[in-house]
Amino acid sequence: MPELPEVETTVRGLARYLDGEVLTRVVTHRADLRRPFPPELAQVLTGARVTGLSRRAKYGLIHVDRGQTMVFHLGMSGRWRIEPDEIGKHDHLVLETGAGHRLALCDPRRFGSVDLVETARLDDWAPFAGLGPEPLSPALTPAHLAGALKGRIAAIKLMLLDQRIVAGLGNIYVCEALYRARIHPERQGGKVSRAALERLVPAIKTVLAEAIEAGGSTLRDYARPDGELGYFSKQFDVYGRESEPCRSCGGAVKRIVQGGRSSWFCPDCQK
DNA sequence: AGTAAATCCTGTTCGC
DNA sequence: TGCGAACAGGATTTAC
Repeated sequence: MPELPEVETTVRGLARYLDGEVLTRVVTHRADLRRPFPPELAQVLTGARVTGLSRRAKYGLIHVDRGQTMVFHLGMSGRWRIEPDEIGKHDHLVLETGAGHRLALCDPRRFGSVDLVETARLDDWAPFAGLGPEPLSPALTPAHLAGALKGRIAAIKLMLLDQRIVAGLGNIYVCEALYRARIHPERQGGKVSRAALERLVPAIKTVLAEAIEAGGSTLRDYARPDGELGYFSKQFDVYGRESEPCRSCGGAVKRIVQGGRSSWFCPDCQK
């Protein structure tokens, strides 16, 4: 499940193969993922030089020297494969570089997306226009969250998944951050105390930073030996640990469903 | 306006 | 052993 740290790790890994390189071949093996591929994708990218890569929320950005940026989203099963031995049925987009590298965007469930956006207008691009602050930037503060949550009755867990409030958090790291901040996932957004928000903001930043660090260290150069980018092992405190002991109090971690997806938390530590 | 639910996908896991 | 149900879940749309 690629969330912000996995996308960041993927982008850093891709940069080693793409930054400064010319794209010599761009091939799509189907017409769409979640959305249609841009019809002009291959034409615009072929022969272009990559001028840099970056990330916004859970989107990866590949900037080229024609004033265009290829924006990809990994959905929930997307990954880039470096030098794949063979192109499989889920390798929907394949890039080749002047240095002779081949990269494949593989996405079995096809929840991902690929778009082409004018670089100068990225901030105005509809999917980006309404995004909240980057969680690792100074713009994410307790005051920002207090303003966004004020008067809201929706559960804090669901509000943190809202990309308009904070951009880039997904189910895993919301569960982990709420655990660290000792906030119950079902607490109404507007009823989270200022003191709790003061714990939550650093909890979000550290849990993400640690995950990025884990990706960089466990993957070594951000790629697994088999060439897959973006997935790494990380020890979680609560995510996926139903009935297992809380690392703080020893009580059983509980799983509930909110908004149709699982939340894990410690009912004793999180209030 | 805010909230909740449905939708899209397929590979994996689980229960009977 | 085999089959179907449940599950994973981000972003978007629809409904209330």
